[in-house]
Amino acid sequence: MSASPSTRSTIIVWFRDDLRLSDNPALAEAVGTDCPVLPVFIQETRPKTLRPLGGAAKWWLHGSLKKLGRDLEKAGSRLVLLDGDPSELLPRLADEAEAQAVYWNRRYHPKACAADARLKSALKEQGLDVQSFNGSLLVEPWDVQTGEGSFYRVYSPFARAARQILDPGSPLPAPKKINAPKHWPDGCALDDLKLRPTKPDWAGGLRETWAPGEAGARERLAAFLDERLPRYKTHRDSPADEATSALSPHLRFGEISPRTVWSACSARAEDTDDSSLRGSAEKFQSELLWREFAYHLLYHLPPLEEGNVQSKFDDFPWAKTGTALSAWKKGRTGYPIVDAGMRQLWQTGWLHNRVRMIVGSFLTKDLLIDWHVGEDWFWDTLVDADAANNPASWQWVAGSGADAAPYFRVFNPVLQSKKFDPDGTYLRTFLPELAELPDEHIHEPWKAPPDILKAAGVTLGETYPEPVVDHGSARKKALAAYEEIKGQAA
DNA sequence: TATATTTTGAG
DNA sequence: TCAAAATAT
Repeated sequence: MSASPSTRSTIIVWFRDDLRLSDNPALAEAVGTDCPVLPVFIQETRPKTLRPLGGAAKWWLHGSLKKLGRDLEKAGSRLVLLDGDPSELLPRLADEAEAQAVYWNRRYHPKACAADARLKSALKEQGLDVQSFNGSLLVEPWDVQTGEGSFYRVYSPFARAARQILDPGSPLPAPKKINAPKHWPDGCALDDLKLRPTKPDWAGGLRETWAPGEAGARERLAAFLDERLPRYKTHRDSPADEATSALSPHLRFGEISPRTVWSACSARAEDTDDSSLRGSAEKFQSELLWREFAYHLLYHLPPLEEGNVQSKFDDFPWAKTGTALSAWKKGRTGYPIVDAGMRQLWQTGWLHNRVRMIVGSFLTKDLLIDWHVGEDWFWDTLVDADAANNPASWQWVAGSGADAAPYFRVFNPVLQSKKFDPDGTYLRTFLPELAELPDEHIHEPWKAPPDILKAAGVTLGETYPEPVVDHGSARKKALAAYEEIKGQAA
């Protein structure tokens, strides 16, 4: 039996981390019924359910919601914005709109899952059809299991299993026309969500670097495939070479689906005889699987987010935070590769993955500061800060994670700098005060002869800091600290 | 996606 | 003598 659209009642599509029209399963399913569709985004003020967004992520969300609203308008629809608790707002909205159904794409944060499950049963009791979809992952956390029927704690076997069952299929097309409800409910204005920073100049570097929204995500993907993917495998670790996709914030907000990225990448690989391009595509896809692995861990291991996966790290003798921490945040540690990274983070809201590892190792091992402190800073400053990837990566660096680098893997910031930025191009981009130093001295200016420093206009302790710690002795202290917890069970 | 130190062995 | 390999953390 089919009724005409006008007699069918509305389906609410609740947008969360899926701010796109293309390949959006909840939206596609709703549009496919020919019913009126009511798209809604709710700024959730439930700190017990969701961690409040950091400053950079809020800036991004503002831009992304603006674009999503416009894209919906082009399809004859709108984005209704609400501010508050979804468990109160959605039942009320469903009543007012005389909706028959609520659809959404799933999320995987344990607290958010629980809240969504409670909301689902409440809405069902209200007589609504509630359906959830997979819009954010290639492999949902329960899709892969070890031979013993549990979840994976180690990346490689997880990735192997994921590749075996992975069948991304074709991305769903964006709906051209979305039926509007008879009446649009009141929502708030985007500016009422107060997502933009109060000091506008704070976001200058973000505006120059990024184009939030689905169109920006697609452009970034196209540019990646054409210009960066061919050299991805060989250049991905070099922060000056810009060979990485920089899709992370777009994936974080769901402006593009991992299925779209994965299948576009596969198409390039299948379309070529160039074995290095195929190798690059495979390597890049394995990085997408790290994202999947982080969500797998987040779902199955609640301590991922706030505790230590290896609980012996609860007793680790972390140092008190103080001036060294603020030097790290400001990019004034005296180690150029660390400082360049921390300034890239502050200026652009993003940091190259190699440099994330270097600054993370420096904070947790050279400064002996608890990884949670670094994770909080990243949460506030990264445009791609993500409930799964951010803590999983910090626990990996700190050595407290499920499949972590062993604690004794201490990065040497000078060796890393020389190896991955040999001619100092990356350093000079973010540390103009060192730009005139010759290549052989820019990685460790404290060792440069006085006349060379003078010629380059560098005065240590004034124009650029002396190192806040000596790496050699800091490394020994870190290994000694680790000895204190080493004997304990994981 | 580690590094420092020690050992080995060719020359 | 020194680079490569092995080893410890």
